Amino acid sequence: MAVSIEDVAKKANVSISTVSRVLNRRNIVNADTRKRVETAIRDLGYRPNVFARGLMLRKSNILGLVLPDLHGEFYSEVIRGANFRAHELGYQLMISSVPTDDDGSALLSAVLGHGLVDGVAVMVSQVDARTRETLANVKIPFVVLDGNLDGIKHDSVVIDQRQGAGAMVQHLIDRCEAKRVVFVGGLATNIDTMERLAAYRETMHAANLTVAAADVVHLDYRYEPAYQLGLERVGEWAASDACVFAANDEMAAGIIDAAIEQGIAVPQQLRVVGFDDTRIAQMTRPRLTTVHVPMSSMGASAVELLCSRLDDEKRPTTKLTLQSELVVRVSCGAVDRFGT
Amino acid sequence: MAVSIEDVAKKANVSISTVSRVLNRRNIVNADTRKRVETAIRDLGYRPNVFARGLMLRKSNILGLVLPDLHGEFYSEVIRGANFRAHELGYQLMISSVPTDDDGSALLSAVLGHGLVDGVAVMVSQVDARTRETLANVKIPFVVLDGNLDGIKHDSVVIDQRQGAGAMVQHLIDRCEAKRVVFVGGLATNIDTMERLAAYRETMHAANLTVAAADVVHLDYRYEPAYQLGLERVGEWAASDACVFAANDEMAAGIIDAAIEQGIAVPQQLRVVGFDDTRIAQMTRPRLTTVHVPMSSMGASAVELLCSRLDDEKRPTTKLTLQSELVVRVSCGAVDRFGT
DNA sequence: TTATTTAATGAAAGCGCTGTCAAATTCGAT
DNA sequence: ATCGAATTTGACAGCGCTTTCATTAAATAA
Repeated sequence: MAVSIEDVAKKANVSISTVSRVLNRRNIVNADTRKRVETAIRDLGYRPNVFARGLMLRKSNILGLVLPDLHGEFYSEVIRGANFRAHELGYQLMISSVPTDDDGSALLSAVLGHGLVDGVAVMVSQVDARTRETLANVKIPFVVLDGNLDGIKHDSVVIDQRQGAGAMVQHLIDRCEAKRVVFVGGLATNIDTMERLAAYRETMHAANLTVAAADVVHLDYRYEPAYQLGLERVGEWAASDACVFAANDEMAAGIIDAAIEQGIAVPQQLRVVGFDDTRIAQMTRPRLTTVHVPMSSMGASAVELLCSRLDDEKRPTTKLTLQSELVVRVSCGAVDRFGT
Repeated sequence: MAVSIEDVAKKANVSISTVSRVLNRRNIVNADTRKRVETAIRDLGYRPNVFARGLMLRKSNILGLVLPDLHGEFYSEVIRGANFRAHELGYQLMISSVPTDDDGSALLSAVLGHGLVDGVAVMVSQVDARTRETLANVKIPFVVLDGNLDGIKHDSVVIDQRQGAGAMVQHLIDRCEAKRVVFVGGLATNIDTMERLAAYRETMHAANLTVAAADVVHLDYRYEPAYQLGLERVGEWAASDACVFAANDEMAAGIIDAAIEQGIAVPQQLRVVGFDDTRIAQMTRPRLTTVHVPMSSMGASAVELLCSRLDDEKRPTTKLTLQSELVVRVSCGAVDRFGT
């Protein structure tokens, strides 16, 4: 059996109350006694039992992080950021993923984490009625990553993708002299894709450029389908001197590879850009012009928001917007005055 | 305040003992009463308090997973496998990473998870004395991923990398008619690199091929350094008709890109192969010949071992070996009778 | 000196649950 | 009817901790 507070008390010749006090609010106990207790704690290698403590305090110091998936560079980076900040703030992180075809029950049990998390950060790839309903009944503090649930009290951290996507399209138009931009998105129902597509349309429209129906295509964010699409369309795109704006780096990489496969030079004959700025973006040749999404900051900010909410339940809900940022590398073929 | 077992008892007109019984061993209570209790539970939306429960049962149903890093495709996949299986088995997963320069304290606190995990799976990239010592004092069940601590009681799951690496080199020699194979590894202290290097040397030796000192180089598993190395050496390698055996896919990708950059065709003029079979391997052109490491199985098996240990503390320790497997794709330029 | 604060400590009441033990009830079998 | 054995239930003692309240000792004021 592990050593308990009673053992410490006995060894230090004090009552358990005193031990508890040095554990929690050390200042209210006499310096000598405190020292004695601390020595006993160290000698015995005592660690308070989390359960007993949680039972009294109603607090576990555990935060939940629920993601649509645990796959790939993007989520991996979000986890990293969240985990790091959580530890800094004295919390542990519990991670779950919910299948996209979830009926809400998986989400619920993930969010509740068997009722032991103090709060939870949730990222949902598409907000449907069921998700809303499920989340509406969650009683612990939660923050929504990259999304918003009107009418439900929660903090959120979102990425300003429109601005980043807009900047990208503008860049393509201004610096790359694009007349035609092809948009390759993820699923049409995906929030991120919707945002990026909207910004794309707006910016094109503002520049008096038309968007042909065939110039918007929806895939699923994966490399292979993008590569296949590229094999079919890359010739035509290059012929019309189009730019390709892929909604993530992985698809951009697929398209670049398809182009190279067909003997089309990137960026000389075809300009391709991505989104997210995952490590993939540095693993393409030419290196990818993309929009940097602060993934690990997202995770970290979510944790921070959660913690500050735990400190002050009453604080007004905040919506933290993180900027995305255009990263110009080589694949867009931008005219560069400094000649990189 | 949340609804407690007492509320349920009151509502169902029974004692809390009875409620507890239907919660735990439902069969020993009368069918009618049970139904009444179950209804009350549902109506009240009752969820047992984990802390109170944990306090009695000394069990949290939480497993720890400690990794050297949370970055990239590899770990991401391990986490995925572990998480999935954990949920299947009714456990939650708590993930931590420990910095490589850790003095042991981070490892310890990660492993202990504030004393609330029932068991923990630990992956350490290099086993030094401090790590050993730290782990030796861990009293909860733990399984070591991809490593072994002699003299300390623990289960482990390891990848048979030697076999995979050996098969790869053999393949290079037999099917690709390699006379010279260059090995590009991670840090020399890294266990995986050491294993793979050893297998490489052995196989080369067995085939009466010499390994020049310059033909073993240590990088750090990252793309960019491999790309830089490639830029310098690729010409020479191609000239001597060498094969490049990179210790992970990412470095292989870097070398391939460097080769292409220099106008050297892969695999026609230079053969390059990788290791791990992460998604990166499918994102190179030509697609990467590599050794498949069952990353998610690793995570899943670790969780399984842990759970079975929790069920039976006395069971003899087991060492589970997972096979790695040669995956022949295009980048090795193997003669393929079926002409893919 | 005596009355009154103040500081430091201990005793004990739970927190919500499980599990032991005894009491109450039912059921056959005498 | 009568008794022993199941069967079903409730009372209650903890699990290890925090916290309230009371107690004691020391310090200050009168």
